[in-house]
Amino acid sequence: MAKRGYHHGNLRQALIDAALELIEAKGPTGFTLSEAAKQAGVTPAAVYRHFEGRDDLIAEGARQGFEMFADLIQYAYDKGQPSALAAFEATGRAYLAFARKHPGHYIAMFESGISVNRTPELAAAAARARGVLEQAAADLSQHIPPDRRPPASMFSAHIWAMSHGVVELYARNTGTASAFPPEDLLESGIGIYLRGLGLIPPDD
Amino acid sequence: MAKRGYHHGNLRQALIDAALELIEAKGPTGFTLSEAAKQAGVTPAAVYRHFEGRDDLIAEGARQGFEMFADLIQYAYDKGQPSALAAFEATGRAYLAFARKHPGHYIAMFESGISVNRTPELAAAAARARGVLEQAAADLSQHIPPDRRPPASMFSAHIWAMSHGVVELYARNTGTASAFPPEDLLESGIGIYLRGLGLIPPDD
DNA sequence: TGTACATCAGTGAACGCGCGTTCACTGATGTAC
DNA sequence: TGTACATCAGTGAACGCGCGTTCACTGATGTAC
Repeated sequence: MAKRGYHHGNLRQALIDAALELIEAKGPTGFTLSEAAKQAGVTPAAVYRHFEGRDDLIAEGARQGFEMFADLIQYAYDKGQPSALAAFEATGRAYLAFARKHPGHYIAMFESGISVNRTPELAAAAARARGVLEQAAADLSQHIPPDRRPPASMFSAHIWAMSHGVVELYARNTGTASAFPPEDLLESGIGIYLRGLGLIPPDD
Repeated sequence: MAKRGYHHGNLRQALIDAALELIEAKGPTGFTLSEAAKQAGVTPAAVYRHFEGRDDLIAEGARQGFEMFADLIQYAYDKGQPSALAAFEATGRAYLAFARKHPGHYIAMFESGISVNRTPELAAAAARARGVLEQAAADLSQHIPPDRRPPASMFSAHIWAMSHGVVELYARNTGTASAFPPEDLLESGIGIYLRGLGLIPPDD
C-alpha cells in the first residue's frame, strides 16, 4: 500500500474511513475509538493528534457525509433541469442511492445521536443538503395551483420523511424486510404522493 | 411507595420500566444494565434473577412496546369502522401518538439494534402490529379501481415509512426540527398520498 | 551535498472507570404439620 | 396458632475487560545554513 512507516501519511482520513466502516458494521453503539485506531494501524493515542476525541471523529464522518450528500443531490437536481419534475425525482433517487452506497455516512448522520448543531461546519453541511431538497420541492410547487399548494418546506418534509422511513425500515437488514426493493417502494410512494398534488396525471 | 423491603415485589417490571426510561433519556447507546438496576433500587446482580442479560432486558421492553402498539392501532382501527377511510386514518394518528407517548418503547423497538427475530414472542408481537396496519390498508384498497390498485402491502409500507420518517426526523429533538408539528406533517402527508390513490376527492 | 536542529506524528505504558457477569451467601416469605 | 423448613429474591464482593484519555517519550521528516 501507500506509506507504511512511522508516519502514516494520511492518518486523519484513514481514521474517519475506519470509523465509518465500523459504524456501518456494528452500528453507532458498537463503534469504538480504539478499534478505529487499530483498523488504521495505529495506537489509540495517535487519534488525539487529529481529533478531540471519539465524538469529534464521528461528527467529522457525519460532516463529510452531509457534504457528499448535498453534492450528490445537487448534481441530481442540476441534471434533471430544466424539468422541475425530473429534477425532483432525480433527487429522490439520489437520496436512496446515497443511503445505499454510504451506509456508514448515513448512520453517522442520522442515527449516531450526535447533534447536527455540534459544530458550525456540520450544521452548515446539513443545512446545505436540506436547502437543495427544499429548492427542488419549491421549483416543483410552482406547477401546483396556488390555492392547493402546500408550503414547499412541508412538501419537502413529506418527501424527506418517506425517504428516510424507507431507508430505515426497508433498506436495512433489520428483519422488517419488505417484499419490494426499497428503490421501487420509494419511487412508487413518491409517485402516488405527487399524483395527490396533481403534479403528475391521474392515470399513466 | 409500594413494598420497600428485601423483596422488591415487582422487580421484573420495574427493571423494564427503568430500562425504557433510560433508553428514552440517553438513547440505546447510553443505556446500561447497571444503571437500570440502580434506578430500580437494586444490585446489578439482581437483574439476572429475571433476565438473561442486558439485551434480553431491552428485547422485553421492545416486545411490550409492540404489544401496546398493536393494541393501540387495533383499537383505532376498530373505532374507525365501518368506514375504511376513517379506520385507516385513525391508525395513522395512533402510530404517531404511540411514538410520542412512549418514546422509550419506540426506540427499543426501532432504534436499539435488536432484531425483531430475536425471540418468537418478539417476532409475533411485531407481526401482529404489522398485520393490523396491512389490514387497514387492504380494506381501504378495496375502494381503488383494481387496475390502479397497488398491492396492500406496498400501500401499507408507504404509510409506515412516512410515519416512521416523521417520527425520526421531526418528532425528536435532534435539531432537524421542522416548522410544522409532526402530527400536522403526517396527517397532511397521508392526505396527499391518499388523494394520489384517488381515495379522497381532489379538492376538499 | 552534508550536517544541525526544530517540528511534529506516532509510541507505549499507564490511569481510573464503569461495564456485564459470576458466585457463594443471606434474609424474607410462605407453606406443611 | 406456632414452629420447622424449603424456596427463592436479593446482596455484596469480586472478576476480567475494553474503554477513552493522559503523558513523557522517540523516531521520522524537512528545512536552514
